[in-house]
Amino acid sequence: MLPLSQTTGYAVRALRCLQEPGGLPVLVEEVAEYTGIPRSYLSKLIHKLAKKGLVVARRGHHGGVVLARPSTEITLEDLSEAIDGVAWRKRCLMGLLGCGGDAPCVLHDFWQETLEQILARLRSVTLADLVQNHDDGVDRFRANHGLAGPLSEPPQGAPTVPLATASGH
Amino acid sequence: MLPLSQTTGYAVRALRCLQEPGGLPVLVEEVAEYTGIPRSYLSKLIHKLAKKGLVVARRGHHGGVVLARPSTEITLEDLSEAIDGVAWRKRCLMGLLGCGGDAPCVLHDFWQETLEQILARLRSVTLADLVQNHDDGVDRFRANHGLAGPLSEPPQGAPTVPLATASGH
DNA sequence: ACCAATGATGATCTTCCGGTAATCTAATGT
DNA sequence: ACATTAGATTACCGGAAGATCATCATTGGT
Repeated sequence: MLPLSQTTGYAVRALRCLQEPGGLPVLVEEVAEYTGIPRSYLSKLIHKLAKKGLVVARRGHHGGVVLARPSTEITLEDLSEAIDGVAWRKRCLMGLLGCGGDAPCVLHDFWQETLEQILARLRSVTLADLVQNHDDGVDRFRANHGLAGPLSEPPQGAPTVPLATASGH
Repeated sequence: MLPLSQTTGYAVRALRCLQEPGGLPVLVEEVAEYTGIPRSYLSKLIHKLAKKGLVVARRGHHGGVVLARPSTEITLEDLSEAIDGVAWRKRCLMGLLGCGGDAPCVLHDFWQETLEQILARLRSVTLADLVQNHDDGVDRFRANHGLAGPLSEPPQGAPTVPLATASGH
């Protein structure tokens, strides 16, 4: 019933807790605690985002998760597409059978335009834009982790073991 | 993922097969055949719409279904509301926890506006507007049943047993 | 009265999404 | 090597939406 699934919402909340590429990795565990997203579910979600190249996850000692791209280069559309795919954008609003190029329904054009507006907006909003404007505990989290209000440069007390920004697969 | 559920789409397709109030009742069975909506599922759907006062259904000999209001007075929003309710309109696009009056998310205003546009559109489109503009078999159906292109007056070969336009419960 | 026509209803099934728990596996420090 | 610390993976649970089937209940015709 909404253009973004609950899980995409989770992705937004979760990624807001991460550091810029090259920054210190944050534990899935911590993110789960601060966002209220169930740990195991979050783990899968993170993994999915990692496969799509949006974050880098690393296991073992000093493992954790870091953004794979600067927060200014991760849009809401990226997240939506990574999680919910793209198929839903192509269906007739009312599910009319013959609705298509040759015989569009009365709402066809309206819906195309509306969708375009929505997608344009999702494209124009980046993770960096989402860093403020809410109070769900993440700000506190960011403070505790030395992250400035708006996502900033990686902190000076730099990573002992910086994670690669992109891994082969 | 879309503002209208599949079932609401069904409702649109189904109601396009019905006659104006006072017209001849059409069988659920027939509607199911012509629209491809599963018979039993459609039956329940019709029942739901009947409870909401959008159609009148009658069982037994010469039973069937008829619109309870003129097609010009049944909007898409009526159908959407009857079937999917209204709760989904109130949620934050991204499911952010604190998103509300005091601390709206970056997309809050955009989403409010977009939703308003969508709802306005659903309100402005009536069943009568939906009668043409597609080719899903319903036009053939309407022809077979003496229904003009756009929904028109009830045919002259009038109902032997017209259904009441509104029933107590 | 009875029967046939016709919508209503309840039980059940499938699929998808969100969620949980247990276990596996990779990375690291010692 | 080995223990510890992480994320990854697998199996399963539960609810909602969509769908099916069998059966019930009402109505009109005879």
